[in-house]
Amino acid sequence: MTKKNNKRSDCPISCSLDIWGDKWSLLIIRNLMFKNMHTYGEFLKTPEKIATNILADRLISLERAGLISKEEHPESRAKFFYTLTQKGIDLLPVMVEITLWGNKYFEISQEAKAIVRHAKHDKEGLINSFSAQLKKLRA
Amino acid sequence: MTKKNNKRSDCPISCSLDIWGDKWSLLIIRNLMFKNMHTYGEFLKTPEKIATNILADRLISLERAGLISKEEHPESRAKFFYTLTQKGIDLLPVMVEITLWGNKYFEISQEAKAIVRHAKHDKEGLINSFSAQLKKLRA
DNA sequence: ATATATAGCTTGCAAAATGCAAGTCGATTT
DNA sequence: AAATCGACTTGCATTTTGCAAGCTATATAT
Repeated sequence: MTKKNNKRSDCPISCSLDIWGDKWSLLIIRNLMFKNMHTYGEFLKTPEKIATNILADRLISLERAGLISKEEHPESRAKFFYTLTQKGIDLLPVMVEITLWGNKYFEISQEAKAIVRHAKHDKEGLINSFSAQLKKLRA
Repeated sequence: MTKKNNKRSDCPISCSLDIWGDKWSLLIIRNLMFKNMHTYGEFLKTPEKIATNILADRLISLERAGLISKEEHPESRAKFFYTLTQKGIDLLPVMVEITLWGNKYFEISQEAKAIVRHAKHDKEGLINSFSAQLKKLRA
């Protein structure tokens, strides 16, 4: 299992990276935040192809860090339903800025460009609207 | 050496993480951005205690990715002077939002709290002022 | 009721990244 | 000329990642 949280310093950036500073954690957050994905199987099908053991590991670590929550699935007892906690939802501004930076320096998908357009036109509105949507999903 | 950039997908967040999605890259950016550090030796003295080989590796990878630039040191030929490129400076909004999120969920240093206060009061002003400062340093 | 499939993991093992200590090598400083 | 400084490089142990296969509890099809 990925190392427990020994904070490296009292810098907010360092503390943040201690939790989600790896190649996968923010992609899981992205799936929950922008792609309306909520299950292990959906996370697996993502084009980045996360390995099953890494996904299981990150889900536990994100839950322990309080960014996501694992609930019963409303439609089946065979699966679970993951959602963002408020702490996770609060990463919206970070995720939007990363998206804008990525848009500036990479060729990105049409789907992502839609979010970029919205963000450029009305960043606060975008954040408020996603924030409201995500809160509705919480148990 | 850390693996070359094979983009995992055309998602802006995934592409961004392919470049700086690890525990150290953004701390180097932070040192250049907010702490007025510009040399290998200064980066090493940071409280997070990066290992020498990892630091050397990340400096090369950040330079290859076009986020930082390695120049002659104005005062000595024994050392080098690292600065942020425009692409690196453009991470300012991301870094500020991470700082704000970190401030909300961790106990952080007084130094960081000063930036938080500035950001809460006038985010755009903060970004413009740091951006201008950092551009001045460029060769 | 029995077989097949789906969903969410777990395990074993190889490969890669990280971390630590020591060593190198070209400036500077003494 | 000797010692020091700054920026790495190297060797090696530990940790993390990635891949493939397997396992278990629903759920669906026959």
